[in-house]
Amino acid sequence: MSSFAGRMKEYPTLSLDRFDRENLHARAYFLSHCHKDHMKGLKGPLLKRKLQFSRTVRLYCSFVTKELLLSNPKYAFWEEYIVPLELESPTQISLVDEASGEKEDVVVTLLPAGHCPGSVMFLFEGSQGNVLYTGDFRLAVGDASRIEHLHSGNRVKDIQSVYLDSTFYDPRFYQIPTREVCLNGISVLIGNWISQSPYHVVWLNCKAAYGYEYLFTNLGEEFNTRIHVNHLAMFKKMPEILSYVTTDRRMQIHACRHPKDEEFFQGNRLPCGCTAPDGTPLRIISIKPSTMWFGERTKKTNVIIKTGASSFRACFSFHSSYSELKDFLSYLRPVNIYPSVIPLGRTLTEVTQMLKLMCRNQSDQAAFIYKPLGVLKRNRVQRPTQGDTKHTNTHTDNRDRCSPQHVPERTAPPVSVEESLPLTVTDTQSATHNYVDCTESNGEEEDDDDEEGEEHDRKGDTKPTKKVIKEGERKRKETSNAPKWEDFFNGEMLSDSQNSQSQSCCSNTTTSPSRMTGSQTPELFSDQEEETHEHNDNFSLSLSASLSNHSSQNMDSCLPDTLILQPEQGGREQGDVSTNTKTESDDLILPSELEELSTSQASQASSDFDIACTPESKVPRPDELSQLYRKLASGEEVVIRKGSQGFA
DNA sequence: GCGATCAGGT
DNA sequence: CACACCTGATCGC
Repeated sequence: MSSFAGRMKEYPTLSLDRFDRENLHARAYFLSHCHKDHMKGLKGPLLKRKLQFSRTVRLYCSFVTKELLLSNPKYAFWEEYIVPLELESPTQISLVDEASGEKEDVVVTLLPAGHCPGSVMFLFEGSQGNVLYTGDFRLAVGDASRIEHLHSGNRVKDIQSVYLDSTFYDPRFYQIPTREVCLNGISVLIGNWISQSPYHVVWLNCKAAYGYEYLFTNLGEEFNTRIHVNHLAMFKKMPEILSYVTTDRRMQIHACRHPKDEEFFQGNRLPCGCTAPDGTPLRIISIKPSTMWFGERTKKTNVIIKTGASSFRACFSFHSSYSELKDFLSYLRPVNIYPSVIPLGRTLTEVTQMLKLMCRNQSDQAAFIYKPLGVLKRNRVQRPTQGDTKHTNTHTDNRDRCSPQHVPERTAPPVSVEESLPLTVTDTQSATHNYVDCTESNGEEEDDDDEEGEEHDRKGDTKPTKKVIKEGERKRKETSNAPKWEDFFNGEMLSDSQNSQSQSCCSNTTTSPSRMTGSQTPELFSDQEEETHEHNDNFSLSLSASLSNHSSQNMDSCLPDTLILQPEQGGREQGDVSTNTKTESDDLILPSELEELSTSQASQASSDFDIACTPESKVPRPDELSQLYRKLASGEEVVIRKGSQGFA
C-alpha cells in the first residue's frame, strides 16, 4: 500500500496520489489510478472548498481514470476540475501560485503503467530535471526500452529521480509469473471445468478493486462468453470491457460479489446463487486471484494451486516483481530512487539502501553484485524466445534486457519503430488545449520547440522524441480521442516479451513437491493440500500453463509455469464431480520429471541458478549416459564427482 | 454528526 | 505468501 506522502522533492508544488495535509496547498494534482490508497483526501471537504475558490488548480489523470473516478458519486464534484490527458502526449502545465502569481512550467507525460484500467506513470520534465513517478505499476522485463517518452532520440533520458512502486522490491519476490502465463493457467483451469456441462461454473473471487478487467476480457474472448459482475456503469464508455461483462447471472464465469457476509460465500458458494434458473444445482469451483512469487532459486512457478475441495488460488499480480523492478531501474539508472511502498517486514532504511544500488552513481557496484546471475541465466537458454499466448508478440531481444551489463551507459538501444508507442499530433494538441483552458495563456501548440536544445538528454527535449514517434504511430492500432481503457491495455501490450526473460531460469517441468530434488525451496511449493491428497484422477491434470506453442517439453523451453491441479475430492459439496477430465495426465509427468532430475543433477543440486559447469564439462547426452551406465554395470572404473548420485 | 484513524477481516 | 477494500470501534471537533 502506498505510503507516498504526495510530493516530490523536485517539484514540491504539485501533489500526486495524496490530497490531504500539506497537499492541500498544491498548485496541481495528479492521480495515477483509481485505487483508494492513492486517493487519500480526494473527497475531503477542505479540498473541495479549495477548488471552489481556485481558478487554476486542476486534477490531471488519464481519461479512463477520470471516468472511473466520476462513476463514484462521492467524487462527482471533481468533474469540472479534472483535466484528462492522453497517454504519451507531453503536455505543458503551468504551476501557478495564486497568491503571488509566481509561475513554473512543467511538461508532464502519461505513460501506461499496466496496473489497472487507466493507471499511468507520470513523467515530469522541467527546470528541476526529469522525474518519473510510477504510481503503481506492472511492467515486464524489457518494457522500459519500449516506452518512447523515456527516450530522447536513441538515448535514455536523464532521469533525476524515480518515485517507485516498490511493493515487491525485495529479493523474496524475485519472480512473479507474467500476466500471460497466469492468464493461461487460469484459462486452462476454467476451460477444463466449464466444458463439462452448462452447470459447471466458475467463481472468480476478486477483490472489490479495479485491475481484474483484463482477466475478464481475455476469458470472455477465449470462451466466447461474458463474465457476470455486479456493476457495469463505470465501464459505460469502455466498450472493450463492457462487451465482456454482464449483470446477467446465467453465465458460467462469475466475478460477482455479495454485498455482505463475504465469509459466508466463500469456497464454492456463488454470491448470486447456487442453482441454475431451471433449479439444477450448479457445480462451482472458486478461483481466488492472488499474488504468488518465487525466489530466484526456484524453477517452478505454479500459477494455480488447489486450496480446497473445489477452490483454487491463481497467480495474479498488480505489481512488478523484484526482477522486473531491477530491470526497469537498471535500464533507467536514475540518480535517485524513492520507494513509495515499504514491503512487508522491511524498513524504509533497508529499502532505501537496496535501491541505492540501482542508482546511477552506484552503477558499478550494482553491476558487480547482480551481473553473475544475469549472465549465467541467460547463457543457458539458446533457443529463440517462444512467443506465447495470443497477446504476445515475439521479441527475441528481450533476454538481453535481463542483465544489467546490457544497459548501455546512457545510450539506449534504439527503440524500433514498430515497438514505439503512439502519439498523434492531434492528441498533443487536444492535450495542450486542456492546458490552455485551465490556465489562461498561450494557446500555441508547440511548447517544446524553443526549448534549449543543448545539454543533450537533459530536461524537456521532447522534440526529437516526437519525431521518432510520428514514424511509429502508423503501426499502432488506431488511437482515437475517445476515452479508452487502452491506457491500461497499452501497458498490457508492452509486456509482450513474457515467458522469456523473467523466467529464463526455468525448465518446464511438472513435479509434485515431494519429487523435487533437495535444491528446491520447499516452502514455496507447499501447495496446501497437495501432499495429503491422493490422486484420484477425477479432475487431475498436470500440464504446462502455456500449452499453445510448446509442442515438446524440452529442457530449455523456458516455460516455468506449471499448472498443478489436484484431483477433485469427494465432491460431496458439489454433489459430485462426475467426470473424468483427466487431460494430459500422468504420462506427461514422467519425462519432465526425468528432465528435472537430470537438470538438478547437473547443477549439483545446490540451487536453481544456472551455475556454470566446470569449463571442460558438459551435460551428458543420452547416448553418453547409456555408455556410462554400461561401464558402471560392468564394474569399469568411472570417475564420479563428489555429490553425484547416479541417475535414478 | 462527521471525519480521521486504527484494528481486524477477507 | 499480500493486495485493496470494507466494517466497526474509538477519538476529536
